[in-house]
Amino acid sequence: MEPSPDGAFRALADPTRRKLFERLSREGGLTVHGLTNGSGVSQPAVSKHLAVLKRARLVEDRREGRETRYQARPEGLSALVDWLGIYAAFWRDRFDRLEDLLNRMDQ
Amino acid sequence: MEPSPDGAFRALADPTRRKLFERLSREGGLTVHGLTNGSGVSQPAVSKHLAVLKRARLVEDRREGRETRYQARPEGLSALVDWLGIYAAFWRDRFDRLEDLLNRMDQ
DNA sequence: CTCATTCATAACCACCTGATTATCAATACG
DNA sequence: CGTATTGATAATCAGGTGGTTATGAATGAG
Repeated sequence: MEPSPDGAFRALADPTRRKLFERLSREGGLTVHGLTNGSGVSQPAVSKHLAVLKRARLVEDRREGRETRYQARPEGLSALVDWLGIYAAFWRDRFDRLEDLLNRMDQ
Repeated sequence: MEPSPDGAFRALADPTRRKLFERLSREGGLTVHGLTNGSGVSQPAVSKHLAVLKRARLVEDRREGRETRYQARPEGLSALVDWLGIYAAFWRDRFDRLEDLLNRMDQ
């Protein structure tokens, strides 16, 4: 039984939240303080966004002393991927082109 | 220049809206009246949701006499697909499994 | 012509959301 | 110890969002 994509859609609908997730995906584990820098919003706002992402299982956190380090959980996107798979069979071509690109980047 | 996935994410974050898009994807062109039946909300609500989906270029409409027929534009999902492609390289496996499934269904 | 149907829009409203500042517990540091 | 840093939470607020009913224009049917 696949989970509904609702949580992921909702969590990623907000641009600030999407940016946080993108940063965590690109830069790996970051603290709340680190994420706040350059986020354009206050630290409490970042904490709340992270809580939403965590509920949607798109990030996970672990305490390190007085810091909390967050990292992306790309598996959290799976409900989205499944949903898109059903409603966007057309994107096979697009995926193939991306696959090519990634392969070329690997070299 | 890839368009931002923002419009699509926002449009699809609402479950009623997502349901409308799903019905249009599965059942093809439907009128507002037809979509209202079984939607659980009033006709004006449906009209407004359709306007949002239209702005996000996820559906298109054409007048037919006094009716307006809507149909899904799966290409409107491309920004979403691109975004997922960047942040979910992991889902290659999942995609392959889906691909298999679709192939089997074709037969 | 008259009446019914379709659908978009306006006006309104309750609730949600994203932001802020203030605060506090926990931890690190001197 | 005392002080600074980190991050979650509470309180608050403005604005957005999703719903409703009322309405009217356009079209179709008799």
